[in-house]
This record gives sequence, structure tokens and C-alpha cells, in this order.
Amino acid sequence: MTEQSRQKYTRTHGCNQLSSHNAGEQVVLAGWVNSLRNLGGVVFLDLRDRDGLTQVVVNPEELADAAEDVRQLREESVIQVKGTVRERPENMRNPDMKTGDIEVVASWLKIENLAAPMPFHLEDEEVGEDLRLQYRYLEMRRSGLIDKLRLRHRTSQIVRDYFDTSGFVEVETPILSKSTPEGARDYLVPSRVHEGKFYALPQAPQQYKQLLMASGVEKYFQIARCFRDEDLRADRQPEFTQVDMEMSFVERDDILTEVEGMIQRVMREMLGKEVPLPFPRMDYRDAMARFGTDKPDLRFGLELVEVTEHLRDTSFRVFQKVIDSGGCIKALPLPGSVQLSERRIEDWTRIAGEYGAKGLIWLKFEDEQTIKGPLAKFLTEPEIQAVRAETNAEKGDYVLLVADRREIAESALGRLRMEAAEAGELIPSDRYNFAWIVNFPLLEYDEEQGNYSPMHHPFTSPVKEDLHLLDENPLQTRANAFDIVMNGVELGGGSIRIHDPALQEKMFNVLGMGEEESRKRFGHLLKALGYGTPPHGGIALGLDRFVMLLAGAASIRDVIAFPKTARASCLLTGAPSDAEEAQWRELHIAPRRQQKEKG
RNA sequence: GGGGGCGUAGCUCAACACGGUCAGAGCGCCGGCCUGUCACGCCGGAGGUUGCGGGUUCAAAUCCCGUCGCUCCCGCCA
Repeated sequence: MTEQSRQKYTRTHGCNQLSSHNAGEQVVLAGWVNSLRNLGGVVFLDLRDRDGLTQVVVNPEELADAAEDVRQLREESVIQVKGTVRERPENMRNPDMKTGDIEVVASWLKIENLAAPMPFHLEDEEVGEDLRLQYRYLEMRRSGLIDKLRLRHRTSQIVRDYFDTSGFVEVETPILSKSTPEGARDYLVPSRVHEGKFYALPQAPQQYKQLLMASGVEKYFQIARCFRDEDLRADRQPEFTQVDMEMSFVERDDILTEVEGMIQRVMREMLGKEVPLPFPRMDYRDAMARFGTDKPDLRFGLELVEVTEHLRDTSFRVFQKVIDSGGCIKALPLPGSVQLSERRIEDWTRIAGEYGAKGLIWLKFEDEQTIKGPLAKFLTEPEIQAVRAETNAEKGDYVLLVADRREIAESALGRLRMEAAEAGELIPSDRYNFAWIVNFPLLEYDEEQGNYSPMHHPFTSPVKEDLHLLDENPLQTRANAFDIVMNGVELGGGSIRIHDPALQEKMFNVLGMGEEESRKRFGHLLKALGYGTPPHGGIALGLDRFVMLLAGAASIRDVIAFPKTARASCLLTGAPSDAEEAQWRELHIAPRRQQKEKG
């Protein structure tokens, strides 16, 4: 190898670093061609690396050999350039560019990779998301996605440091795990060694972390990947990341305090926001009654009120029927600034219908005494007055009414509260409101299965005072569980767990599991509880959702490097894909279609 | 499993309600010109299975049915 060819042109500067102070210096830059301006003789190109842009000038007199190559260049090609930093003439500086006072006059240029024409405009935000996902690596180059990944990285760092400082130990738990048919659908992994048996990917490290409490770890945390084979949403991916933690010898408020401290630190260091502690705590029942959801967005008002009693003797037959059958009438007062066009009422009626509401009634207060709307000819003067007083409505305000079963009326109006806030631009940006929702019901009745199912999970402890209700009135039993809500997004949930094996067995029993079945599914846990497991509890927070909110993003896909589509496929790699026949034979499985053809 | 929105050139979109002219525009791409641009400019050109399959019709991008993909929501997500 000659001396010449061994000469290494390693980068001397980043594309954001040079200024007029460097004038006259020999530098080597490397990066992508961000844009190209070929004037026939002289060629200008903006070179981009992960830090910034620098203009490079290719002058035919000074670089005759490379000038021909430069003509072939296309945007997003990768090049290395050696050259001299030159101050630009006064009238040719670019004040919009950080390095706009200088340019690098190329004396040597190497095309490392001549890029094919881009399949889409990299900076065009209107490009279809499917195309951007297919070329995710191209989207990342210019979309600000990398900044979001940096934000995510730093958030994880702070979380790790916070828990480390508080004496927590990060423990990794298995990805190949055991299927438990409760809860979400499992992703299954067939076993080659054990014919006909399967691992499951963890929906959460729940049981392992409780076993770590039995192990004496006392303070555990993990930034853990979780998998759930359920239908997706803007804030749900089939695989996602939880900040998972568990503590021994604690009560509910110890956990809440620990988490509040962590969130406060993240908000301070990531956004420079000082969030006041403690976060407000709201009963599940109150959240439902006032906001129609268990994850209320507290950045704005617009609370629901109940008007059932005021309209108990109404002549409006639809309402009368609902009241007679034990339903209720909930109202959502809206300021007149939220325009209720006919089209909007139609749209919102359809939305209310998605929640099972059979209708949506509106009225407008023309003044204190007079209302407009379909109820105008049905409501009496005192009824109007009562509704007005209850809703605090003023002249020009609207009231939306849903009469139905309580859950339906509340959840439908809860959703319309969000629609109205958006439509009326009532949501302050740059504001962060946290709240704890506490005292969830322990159980709900599963109509399909015809039995009780846990609202959180089967290891959740009832609140002490409600223990007796487990026999008398299971649905009335409150759980010692809590959710944390940030700007209307459920960030995470946790609970105090059951650490008494007898109570745990009883719980399984209430859930309709016989002794044999519960031992088969959860025997390992029950056994551990019997060998000296301390009282414990913990929480899991959705890291993707948290970072999404910190980044001001609309979907968790925007804070995940390689997300999946709403149908759980990866457009970049094409996963999931077919497997070789030899592969599934080795795993003792066959696609059903194949079996049918054979059988 | 159910409902809403979208699918036309490489990209973004127009033409679609009321079926009928060669399916157009901007950007990108290709060729030519251009030595101070920074959204460089100017001239010329190529590029289409209107997602796919079927139907109605003399005639379908347009109407109907089915299907696939993306997306939002309900159910689901212990």
C-alpha cells in the first residue's frame, strides 16, 4: 500500500461547527448531500450530518477531476470533502443558516455512496404514513424523529438514574415466559424441544416482579419490553415499553410518592417544567361522574353534571322512559364559543352512538328563561331554571344531554367533552396536568364469560375496609389500585398486591377458578406467597406514551424507531412473513390452511 | 368482530355528487443550457393496470358488490 492511498481523511469537524473563526483552516467533512445547486460551472451543495449543515463549493478550476463526478450527484448521496474554510463575501452570507457566514471550498471530494432518487420528499410531512414506514430510515434523516429518539433516550437515562439513586435494582426478566390465559391475548412461541408446547411473550413482568419481592430484592425496577396481541390504536403497539417497578413493605402512598418524584424530575430535566406535588387524587367514581372517563384530561374544565332529578317529571317521553328504567340524564354544558352546527350535532350523535347512546339532545340558552332546541316545547319553566342552575349556563351557552344507562351516558359525554374542547380550542398547549385515579372497582362482570373478571389483574389487593364485601357484594369491592393520568392519557397503573396465599386463592375462587386450575396456572406464585413474601406493590408506566406526551407527538409510533401498523405489520421488513416448511415442521406446528389441505 | 376516513404519475393533489374531450398540475426524474447559488434559474422530454377482482352500461377514475392496504374510533387491551 502506498503512502498516498493509506492517507486517511477522517472528519475534522461536524457540519454545525465551523464559523468565520475557522477561516483559512483545512478541514474534512463527511455527510449527506442535503441539497444541490449546479450553476453549470460552480456547484454548491449543502452537506448535512447529524448536527447541522455546511455549504460546500465545488469550483471547476480548483477541482477539475471531481467536478465531473459532482454533476452526477443526487440528494442524499454520502460524500467526504476536504477543503478550506472561507469567509463568504458580505452579500452572499445566509443568515438562516448557522454556518451561513462561511463555506468550504472543496479541494478533494469522494462519493462514498451515490444515492438513488428518493421515493418521496424527505421533509414533506404530508407524505402517507405507510410510505414513510416502508422507508423509515429515510424518514428519520430529516423529520425530527431522531430528536424524539434522543428525548426518549434521555428520559430513560433519568428514570434509571432516579431509581438507582433511590436504591432500586434493575433486574431483567424472561422474554420467553409462560402463557396465562387471563388478560390480553398472548404472543405464543412454539417450543422445538417440547413438542406441542409454547412459551408466551410477557404481557408485563408482573409475576416475575412479585417473585422478586419474594426473593428479597425489596426494590425492583426495569425498563421492560411487553407484548400484547390485541387490536391497536394511536397509543397502542403490539410491543411496547414499560417502566416497571415494585417495592416491598410499602403502602399505596409510598408508591405514589416514589413515582411522583420520578415524574417531577423528568418534567424538570426534559421540559424545564416544575410540576407541583403531590398530584391530585381522584376517586374512580368521581372521575366517571365528572369527566365520563377514568383518564380525565384536567387541562380544561367542561365538567359533566347530572340533571336526572330535575327532569324526573318531564313530559319528554324519551327521558321519562330512561328514568323509569333506572337510567340517568347527564349534561355537558358548553360555552357558546363552541359552535354547534347541524353537521357537528350529526357527527357527535354518531360518536355518542359508538358508546351505545341511543341519542344526543342539545339545547341552547337564548337567555335565562328561554331555550332553543328540540326540548323547547317539552321543558317547563322550573325545569329550565333547574337545568340552568345545575349547569351554570349563561346566555348563549349550550347543553348536551344524554339519557341512558349511567355508564353509557357518562362515557359518551366524556368523549364529547374531548371533542368539544378540541373544536372550541379550549385545550391549553404547553400545560401538563397529572392526577392519580384511585379506588377502582376490584372486579367487573364479564357478560360473555358469565363470571367476574379483575379490572386490573388477579393479584390486586382489595382495600382493607372492603374485604368483607368480597363475599357479600363482589362488584362493590374497591381495589387498592391506582392509575396515573397525564393530560388525559393513561400513563400507567399499579396496585398493592395480595401477599397472603389464602386471600390470593380466595381471589382466584371469586374469579371462577377452581383450586386445581389456579394451581396449574399460578401454582408457582401461590407457592412463593406461602414461603414468606412481604407486603408489596408497584406500578408500570408506559414509556412510549410518556415520551409521546413529552415530545408533543400524536401517536406513540412517533417515538418508536421502527413501529408497526394498525394491523401489527412492519412495512419496512415485511414482518410477519411466511416461514419455511422445514421450520414449522421442526416446531411441530403447521398453518391451519395446510392442515386442512392435507386432512 | 363492528363503524368512519383515505387509496389517481416516484411524491402531494385535481378531475368523481350529475358516467362521455387525449386522466391534468406542482414537485421529483431524464436530456440540454447556465461560474455566486442557498426552494438557483431557463428550454425540452419521459412517466398512469386510476390499489386489486367482479358487475351495471354503447361508454366507468366516476355508479354497484367484493377484496386488500393505510388510518381514526367502538369492542378488546388482567
